[in-house]
Amino acid sequence: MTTSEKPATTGQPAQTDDLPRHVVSVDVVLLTLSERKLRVLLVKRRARPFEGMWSIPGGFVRVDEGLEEAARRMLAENADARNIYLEQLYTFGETQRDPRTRVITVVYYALVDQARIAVRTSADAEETRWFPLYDLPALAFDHATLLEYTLQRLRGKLEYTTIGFQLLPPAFTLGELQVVYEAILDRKLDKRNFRKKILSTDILEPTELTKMEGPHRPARLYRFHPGAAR
Amino acid sequence: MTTSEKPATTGQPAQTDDLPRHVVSVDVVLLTLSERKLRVLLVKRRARPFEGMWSIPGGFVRVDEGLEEAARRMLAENADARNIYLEQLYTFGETQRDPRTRVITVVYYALVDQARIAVRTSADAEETRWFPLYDLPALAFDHATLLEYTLQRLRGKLEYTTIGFQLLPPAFTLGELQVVYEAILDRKLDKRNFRKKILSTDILEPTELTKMEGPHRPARLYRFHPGAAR
DNA sequence: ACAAAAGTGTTGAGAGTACACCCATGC
DNA sequence: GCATGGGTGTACTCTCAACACTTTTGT
Repeated sequence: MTTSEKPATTGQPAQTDDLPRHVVSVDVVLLTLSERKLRVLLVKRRARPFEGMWSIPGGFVRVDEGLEEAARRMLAENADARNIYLEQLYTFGETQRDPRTRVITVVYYALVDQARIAVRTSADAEETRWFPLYDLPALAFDHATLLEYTLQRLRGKLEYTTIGFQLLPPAFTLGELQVVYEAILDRKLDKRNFRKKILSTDILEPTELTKMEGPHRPARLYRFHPGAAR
Repeated sequence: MTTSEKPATTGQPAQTDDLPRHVVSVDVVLLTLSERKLRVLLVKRRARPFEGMWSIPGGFVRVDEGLEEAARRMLAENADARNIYLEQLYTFGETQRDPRTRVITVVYYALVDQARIAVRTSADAEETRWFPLYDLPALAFDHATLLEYTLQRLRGKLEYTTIGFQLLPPAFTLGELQVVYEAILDRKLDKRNFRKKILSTDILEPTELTKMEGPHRPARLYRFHPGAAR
């Protein structure tokens, strides 16, 4: 349930132009995997507050724009890629978070195969770069907390969903999948146990292909099983 | 991380009065347990849209009010109770959800011991009542979906947190705790296995007291262990 | 005495963990 | 031929599920 239509509110009908109104922003934690490390996309702020500091990309939600739609716009402003996995994380709405004015921020996180994405530096950033998630610069606002929370969610979902696959291309080797799990959990896993567990779930099916790269035995490529629960 | 200060947004500084602004509401799913059943507090709408239908209590967030603060205000408007467990669930922000105007709704859920709460019918409700979660009337907006999602979250957290304790008084019997788990999971549990599992976690400590009610052996009262992880 | 919930152990199955060697390839 | 990741099985431990009878009380 990453997305939904849905409710609204009770309360007196009230003329809609009497209602209190808020500035709403969306931030997107974009994660990928390269060189065996989880990495997050950060932008160097050109504007105040926190000018010159690294932060998670985000922006204001437009009047006629859904939240997920806004999140995808943020993604598009900072990178080129289609059909990125995107999930809402949490909404921060304390009154004093932003020195300029009261802002409510809805945070999303996104996962993408590094081969499918090219970053771009948007107009309001001085620079845009991938940083290893376990080796970050100082971050604006409390974006560090936010990344911790993202990681927590990701680790939780890794166990009972197929979310980890979002960091890989459609066909991949079991070794590559293991690297994904190890990067997210930040610990080594036993190769035999990992394979046994993954294969026992029947969510993968072997292809006829193998991947040959480097001086070693070619690895079988697997793909996500077309009819898999979870 | 139910609460937090936190971030805001990137993007050009922009004059803050140029920024797009949104109506934001907060809905609160309030759950309790009585007569061995999970129950949710619903209000019969006096106003349009969905006039006369049952819905989850909610209201508009004020300009200088935090989101959790707003959620507690909604609680206070419909019931009397202090220190209720409250957690953010999800934010719905599609553009066409409310026929009146575009509304972004942040949904919270809350758990309370039935003995600690008295409901009240607020000014904009025709009636306010507890309904068994597994036996609901037709609901306004897509509040039915929302309750399903709440239940999903609750079931998930039940396994690895002590969230279930929020539905009980400070001291309770193992039988009462088992009723909580059975109500949330909607299935019978084995008494011996349940006790073994709960006691093996060391999150409970026995008190010197017992609870005597009804024609049967008195049950020992337990309380939440002062120094417990999770 | 009887009705009602409290309280208490053992067994079997399945899941998770630890652990070491041969295979196929590129250079 | 050697360096590199691919690929495979077994034994032990621990957790989870199934299952029935005695105890203490109120009426």
